[in-house]
Amino acid sequence: MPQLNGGGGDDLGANDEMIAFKHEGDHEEKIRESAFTESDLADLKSSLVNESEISQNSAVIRRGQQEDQRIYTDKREHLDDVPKHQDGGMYKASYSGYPFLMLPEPYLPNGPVSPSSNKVSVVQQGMHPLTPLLPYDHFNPSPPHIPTDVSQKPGVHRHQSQEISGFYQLPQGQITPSMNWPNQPVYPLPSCGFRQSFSSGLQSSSSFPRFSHSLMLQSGMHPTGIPHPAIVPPSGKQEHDQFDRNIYVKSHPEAKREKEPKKPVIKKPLNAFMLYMKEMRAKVIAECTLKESAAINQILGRRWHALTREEQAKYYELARKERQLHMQLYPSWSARDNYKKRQREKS
DNA sequence: TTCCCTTTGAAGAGA
DNA sequence: TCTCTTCAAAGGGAA
Repeated sequence: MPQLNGGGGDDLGANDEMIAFKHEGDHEEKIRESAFTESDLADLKSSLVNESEISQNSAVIRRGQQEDQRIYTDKREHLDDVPKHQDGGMYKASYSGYPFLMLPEPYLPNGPVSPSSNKVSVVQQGMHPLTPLLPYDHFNPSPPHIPTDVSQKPGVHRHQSQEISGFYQLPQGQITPSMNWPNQPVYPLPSCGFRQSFSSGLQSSSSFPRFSHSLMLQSGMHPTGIPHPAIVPPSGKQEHDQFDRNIYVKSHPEAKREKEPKKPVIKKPLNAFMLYMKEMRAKVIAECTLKESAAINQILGRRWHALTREEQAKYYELARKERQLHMQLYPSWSARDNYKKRQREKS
């Protein structure tokens, strides 16, 4: 697995991920070989159902669990039939739905997309997973093919980081051969399954209201003026919409004065599972008609463990690159910063 | 309005 | 070094 070979001079968490990934893989193997027998799975489902019944709408959960169980069987059969190298089929579908790919209309190089149009389709054409962070450079007025160092931090030359530049400076529809974006068809599985086509869930943008451009814009602006998903207003997501409006609607000085006192918070880069959740959440919602995040996350957690090593490795690699870019953009940032903020807010 | 729930993983704090 | 805690996303639900 190339991204986990520890080579290439990339020492940003690669070892840890390797360990973690092996652990996940071992866990998965255990799941596959013993723990995930149908009876155990049924127990798991049952326990989850019970838990769900205690705390939330049980009817919906049960339906999801039953669906999951049914589809788990389908998936196992499917995995037996499909060669490993075709796992990318899922990936193609998965990342096409990555929320950060929903570029706001004014910033779409291919022209505006009407609200009723499928914004996902704009990025489904050979888009690489890490283009979620495309907005970093997408707001750069320079033509995409001209490397421009948008980072104002001394010593940080993002376009010189081959990996990063390859991912974050790609214009839409452009992909390097090294990325080897899989192009296999997605697996057709029924709803609430472990894997299935994204198309059904993402064809209607109205199904994902929070994935509209406001979601991408919630990230705020990097000090360089580059929007970044990790930057949010200090008061949290409750103000995201207002924050967006301040940036993109209010252009008069009064609006500027309103937001000036608010210092954006640089949030933690997403880990592999968070990236997976962010991508798959909408699909689970669409399939299972679930709305409660706690229940959705339970399903996603189980699906995460049901992923193959290769599938998980892609998310680990994405997360690693997220951290890498985050570190380059905010070299002085530490997760501790947000700890302190919370503590100060509480005190 | 704010916090909780629920998941996994990364990172920091403390023993 | 190990264990524990916090925070990332998400949005319904409870207080």
